[in-house]
Amino acid sequence: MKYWLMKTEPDVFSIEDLYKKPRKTEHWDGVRNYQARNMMRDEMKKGDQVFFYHSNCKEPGIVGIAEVAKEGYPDFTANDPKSKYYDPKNNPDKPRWYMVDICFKRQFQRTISLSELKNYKTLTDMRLLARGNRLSVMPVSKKHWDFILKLDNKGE
DNA sequence: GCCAACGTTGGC
DNA sequence: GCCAACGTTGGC
Repeated sequence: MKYWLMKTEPDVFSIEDLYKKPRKTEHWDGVRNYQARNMMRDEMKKGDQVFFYHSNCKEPGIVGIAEVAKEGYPDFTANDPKSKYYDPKNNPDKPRWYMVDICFKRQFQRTISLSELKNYKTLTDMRLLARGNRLSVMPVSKKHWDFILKLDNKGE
């Protein structure tokens, strides 16, 4: 089993929104970056665990855990001219963009903020903290995953 | 709202 | 294939 981190802007789609979905599950549409696409299409497997990260907001940070509920399949919003994720260059017969389904597992007691994460030596090599990082889907090592889980349990 | 960092596009 | 211009991300 692998571990991941997925970013989302809470104004657009928050962890509360995921919780409210039928079966607490939603498809992760709108990723238009090839690196992130490749991970969703090729590497994310059912049952993989996902840190749910809120970005571009008052307190950016990890807010909870979700699970991969469905493995990579074509992102249909790329074919929909009405969607803001519409990609006119996408050929529906040869889909360019992929997504996975994500299922809510739990919300943390608190937001484990980006600024807090930066304080821990264990996490200095975390992808999320790399300079200029802009990937919206990224792998998380087991070491980092376990460390961050303990932060939540401590509830600092 | 600013701006650094980065990805993509397109001319050559 | 290079690289300048442009658009987007995302922290602050």
